Amino acid sequence: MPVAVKRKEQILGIAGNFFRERGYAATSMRHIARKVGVEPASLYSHFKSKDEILQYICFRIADEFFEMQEPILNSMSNPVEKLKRLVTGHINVIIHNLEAASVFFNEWCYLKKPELKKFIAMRERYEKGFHDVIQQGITSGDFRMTDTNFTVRLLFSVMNGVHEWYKTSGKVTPDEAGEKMSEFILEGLAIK
Amino acid sequence: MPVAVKRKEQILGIAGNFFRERGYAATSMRHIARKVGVEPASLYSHFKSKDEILQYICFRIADEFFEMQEPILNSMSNPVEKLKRLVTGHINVIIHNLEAASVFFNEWCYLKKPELKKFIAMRERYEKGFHDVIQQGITSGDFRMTDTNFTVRLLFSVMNGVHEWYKTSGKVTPDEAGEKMSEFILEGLAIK
DNA sequence: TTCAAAGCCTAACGCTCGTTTTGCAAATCT
DNA sequence: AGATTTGCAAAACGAGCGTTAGGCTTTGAA
Repeated sequence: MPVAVKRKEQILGIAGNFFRERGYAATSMRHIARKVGVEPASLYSHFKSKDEILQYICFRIADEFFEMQEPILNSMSNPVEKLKRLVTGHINVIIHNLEAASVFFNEWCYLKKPELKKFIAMRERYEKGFHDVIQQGITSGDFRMTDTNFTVRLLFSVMNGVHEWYKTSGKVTPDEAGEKMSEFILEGLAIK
Repeated sequence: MPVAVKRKEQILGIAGNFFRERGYAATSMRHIARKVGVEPASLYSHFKSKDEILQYICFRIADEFFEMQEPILNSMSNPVEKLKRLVTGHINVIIHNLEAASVFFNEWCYLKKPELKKFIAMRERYEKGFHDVIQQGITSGDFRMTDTNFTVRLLFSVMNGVHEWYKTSGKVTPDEAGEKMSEFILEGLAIK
């Protein structure tokens, strides 16, 4: 049993790598198998299909996002503080799962029917958490901007972009990146 | 001749659509041909390969980005004004070529060796334009932030995200979007 | 020690892929 | 009007795809 778990993790790791680098559609089971050091058919001892591998990667990191978000939403912080913590938390999840995050953001669309619907619903629920905080901040007069949806879009664009350019080898730690990103989002670029 | 040009454009349009919706790797020449209303082999009267279709889409919109950027960089505006115009210009190009932009941002990596290198070099040159303006703004004391590279990354994340959520059916015009995005980038979210 | 399960392999299935060859008909040019 | 290029189709190529069936070997529990 522990052997199987290890192998399963190994497959997920290698598949995630490929999915990020070449994309889901351009990655074949034979590619994955060769890198794992196993025959293609053997992968089916661990996963029912190529699609199931994608499911594991996508939904596992989704769980991490929710586990990070929940306590913050339920806390008593003000909108500014909440947003700061959400931003830092969000990009921390991304940075600590760079490959899975890339797959989560770019390859989710290859999920098949039932799981695809589930995925989209989940993502909307997660985004609603941010939406509500932004809304609170606007209502309370802490935040500029009037169009909440527009603002949420911008917010996610800034945050989610991180998986494309963050290098683990770089000198910016995840928390520093979160700090600076929060500053950018809240204070902007210009000095008044 | 004019017949061929029309067909060529039609193919580019349909291919762009597919590449955006399903991705380059998951789109086959047969898919494209069927939608065009032609046999797969006939596509090769207009393009040497599937890869060449991708090249057309990617490099054509690249030209638009440069044509927009050049006069702004050569102008005598201050950094703040330059950045505003660059942001508005950039997202205008995206919004007016939503499909091509999606391919440009997400499918460029499927370009093959010589064009891939050319593409990357081009993109770096384009990004350097933004980099220089940010640098000027920091030097002149107009901009906050100390890490120019980091700032450029955030900037592009905000701007490039637009192709994923902008709906042409929406009520926000391209120029309004540019305006509001510039405000977000420069002033941030929080009211001091 | 027995025995079922887990993990893997060989072989193959039906299918789709990008692309080429060849030829024909219509449009274009001289 | 004749010559030539253009646009398209029919047919096929070799290759790679996801996946399955069946059997062998090792492993871990009783």
